[in-house]
Amino acid sequence: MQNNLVDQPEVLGLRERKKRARREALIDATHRLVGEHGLDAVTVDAICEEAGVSVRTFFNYFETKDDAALGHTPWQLGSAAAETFAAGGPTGLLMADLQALVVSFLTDPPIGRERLARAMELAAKEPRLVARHMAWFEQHKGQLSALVERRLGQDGPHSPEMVGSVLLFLTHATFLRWDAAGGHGAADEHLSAVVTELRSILSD
Amino acid sequence: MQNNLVDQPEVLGLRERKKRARREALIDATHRLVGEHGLDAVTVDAICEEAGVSVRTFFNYFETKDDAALGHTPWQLGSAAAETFAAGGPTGLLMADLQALVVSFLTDPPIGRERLARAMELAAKEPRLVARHMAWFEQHKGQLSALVERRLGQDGPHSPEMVGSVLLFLTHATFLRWDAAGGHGAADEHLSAVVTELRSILSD
DNA sequence: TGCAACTTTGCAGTGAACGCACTTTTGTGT
DNA sequence: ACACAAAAGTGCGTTCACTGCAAAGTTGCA
Repeated sequence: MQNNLVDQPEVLGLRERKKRARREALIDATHRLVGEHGLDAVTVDAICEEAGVSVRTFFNYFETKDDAALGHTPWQLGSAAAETFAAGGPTGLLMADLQALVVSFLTDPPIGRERLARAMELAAKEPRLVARHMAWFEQHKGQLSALVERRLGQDGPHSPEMVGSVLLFLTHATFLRWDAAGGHGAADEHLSAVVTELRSILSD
Repeated sequence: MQNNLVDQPEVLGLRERKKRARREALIDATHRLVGEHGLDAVTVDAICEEAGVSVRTFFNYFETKDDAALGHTPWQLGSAAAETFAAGGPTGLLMADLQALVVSFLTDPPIGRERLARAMELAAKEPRLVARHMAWFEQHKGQLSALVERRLGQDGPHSPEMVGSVLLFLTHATFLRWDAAGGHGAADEHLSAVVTELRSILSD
């Protein structure tokens, strides 16, 4: 149940390895400096100096400074879990399968748990980052809707956009709950709690 | 059921009227130019020239250029509907009262329906605006959580953050549905449809 | 080894956004 | 009608995020 891109070779070429190393170096440099001085007091120049890279290169990797702090990586929906979902699995029940998908997102994030945790730590202190993160979510809603549409068809009982939004909502809410618990506990337990509470609110 | 600030006098002073006129002039100028040339091709300078105002003044009104396009206005939760909600009304049933609150938000938006519609029209073509709009929502989640907490207390069965998130979700989803329908139909009907579909998805 | 594809980098430029000090406008009390 | 305080508008200078372009360096492959 891994969340990687499709067709990923077992061993990466030098080029690809260097790219990843640089991206991580930039993220780590950003985390170090921002953690110490705050987001606004750190310039892109400073980050690049810390990471030993030119400014121009920085912007080859990240669209914005904030993206580096969040570790936002160009993302394509393409995990095995997504394919399973589109094909109608794993259980065949929509809600259960949505939950499986959410768990797969959270269990295997694109930048690793530690970096993710550090990014969220910063985001808690820098509201702008939360906003940017929501924006990033929003940009990928189209992909989620498309995925849902592959599963349900256009003639399904639910609108793909709505289901996509729910998917996003559950992911975000679960993540917040997990983070509020200090990063402890399994993703699927937090998700279950979220779903239960959501149902309860809606039926009050 | 109006969505105004508390303590708003019946007749506004010259100062306040001018301020509103300027803000609206800036929004309208932004809409005109952006509608014609696109968001990135329009500079703040150009907007200010169109509106007959200095650039520095522009930034006294809006934090960013994008905010002007969206008509984002400094916002304080303070409508009569919000007070009613906090006090446990109007029906006493949580979900019904949440819906009443959403309807009050959508029925009486801070910048008027036409401008709101134009802003959304632009946002449909400029993804960045959608992102910024989400960010704006996010910034006000704290206020919503606080409102919910006033109603439920900390010892209630639901976490205020969760209920606040639901409130936001419903508002946003209803708005999208309303917009997709070309701005036709009553807010509460769209909201009901959204709630119904949400319940249906969750119980699948 | 050499060529093609990809990456990095420097440079110069654009334009958003802010701090500050100064002028103009508005509200108010006399 | 006038003066004075508070608020709003404005010009200037600065910082810095971000971009396009073309040159130089790296890597993959035959």
